Amino acid sequence: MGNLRTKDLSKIGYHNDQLRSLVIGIASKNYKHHSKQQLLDLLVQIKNDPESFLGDELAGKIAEKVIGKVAGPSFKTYDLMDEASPCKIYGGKHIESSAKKQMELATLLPVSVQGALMPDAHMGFGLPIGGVLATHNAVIPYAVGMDIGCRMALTIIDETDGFLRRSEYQIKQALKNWTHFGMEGSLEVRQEHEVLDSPVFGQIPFLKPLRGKAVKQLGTSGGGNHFVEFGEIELAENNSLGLPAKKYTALLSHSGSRGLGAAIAKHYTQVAINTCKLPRHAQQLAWLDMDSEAGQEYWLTMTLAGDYARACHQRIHANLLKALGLKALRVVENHHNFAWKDTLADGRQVIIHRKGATPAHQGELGIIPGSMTTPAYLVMGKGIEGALYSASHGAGRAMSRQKAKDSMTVSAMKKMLSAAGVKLIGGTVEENPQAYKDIETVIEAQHALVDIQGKFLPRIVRMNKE
DNA sequence: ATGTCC
Repeated sequence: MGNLRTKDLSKIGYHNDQLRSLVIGIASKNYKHHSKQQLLDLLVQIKNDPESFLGDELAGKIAEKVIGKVAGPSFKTYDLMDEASPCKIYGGKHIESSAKKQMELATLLPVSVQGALMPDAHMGFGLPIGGVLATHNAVIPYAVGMDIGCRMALTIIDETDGFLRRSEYQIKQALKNWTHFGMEGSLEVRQEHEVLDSPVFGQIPFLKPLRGKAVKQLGTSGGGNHFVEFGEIELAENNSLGLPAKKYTALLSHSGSRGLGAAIAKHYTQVAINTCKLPRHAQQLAWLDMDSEAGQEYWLTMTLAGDYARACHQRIHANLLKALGLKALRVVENHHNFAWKDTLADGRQVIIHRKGATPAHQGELGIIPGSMTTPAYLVMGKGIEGALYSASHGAGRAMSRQKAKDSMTVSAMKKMLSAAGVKLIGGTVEENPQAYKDIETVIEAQHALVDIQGKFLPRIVRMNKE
């Protein structure tokens, strides 16, 4: 027998994890002399007419499971709508047309209620980065993104900006000792957080083997554009934090749900693509019905990934503050890759997906970072429904990673950092400031969506190396 | 973004 993978089984409509484990178990022990194709043919026959296999010793076991757990058709087929649901675009002048096309396609889904495109938008899988989509009773894994719960956290510290100059060496040491980037490895000190005790790890079978990695990766950061940085923040007059308008030292982090969230995203993206059949060019926008078992499971595990991402930031901030003997005055944090249940002004209940977009309900605080040498903004939402209560999640990439590599040298980047007075630990030319759109332009394009409450300037930045 | 193919 050729090696039978869960992927092969998904293709022929075997989506249930328990069912797939059963099939692989039986196949490896009892169908050794079948070719992979013979076996798949048999499995298709069982799927199509399980009743006729109930008398069979081995196939009967699979047939029973098919009848019990996954009765009915294994997928549904849908067409796009003739007319798109409404979609406002902010800062459209600076958005590539491919991202706009992706957004348009999303608003043609039969489950689509309304869309919005943020000024930092660029092309992604399924929904563009910077895309916001409200749906009716459906959740689209690719409209949340691969890094579920990717988020920002800002701690405003009880120190003036003078602390950054006085304690540069200690801050660098603390960043080296208490942050960890990249796929491999972990912090040296084992981290603890209540999220690791979540019953969801026990409820969803495929999460069980992921918990060990989640324990190891707690309090770490990812790669790419993720960072942990100290800088100064100048708060505006009458800011909603209730703090005096002056400069403070602040800690800002950008990170997500690591391997745990990636595995969850991957799993349910596959389930959605296998069970919700759309015209080919829209297939990546496959959804899970919120009333289905898979939809409920995605919601549960997406929430766990979001909580885990939050826990990572909490550990990062707690570790660094403790190492440096600092006290937090305020914390502002927000997911920017996630889905929420929300209500539109006319009372319609919707699922709002934000894939690289900051929640910006009336009075809601959020953080919009620029790049390693440019400001991040502390913003307060104005609750604009046309934007689905959202704002951008950053400046947005102006260049692909490859283009950024080709157009910038290490020494030119060092000069840029030095001119900006920013110290960088790790990092790559792929994340050089010129690879990003101008944050001031992007902020200006969404002045109708958010008010500026503070301006943060990075000073000592740590990012992933290579 | 990511145990970049269970």
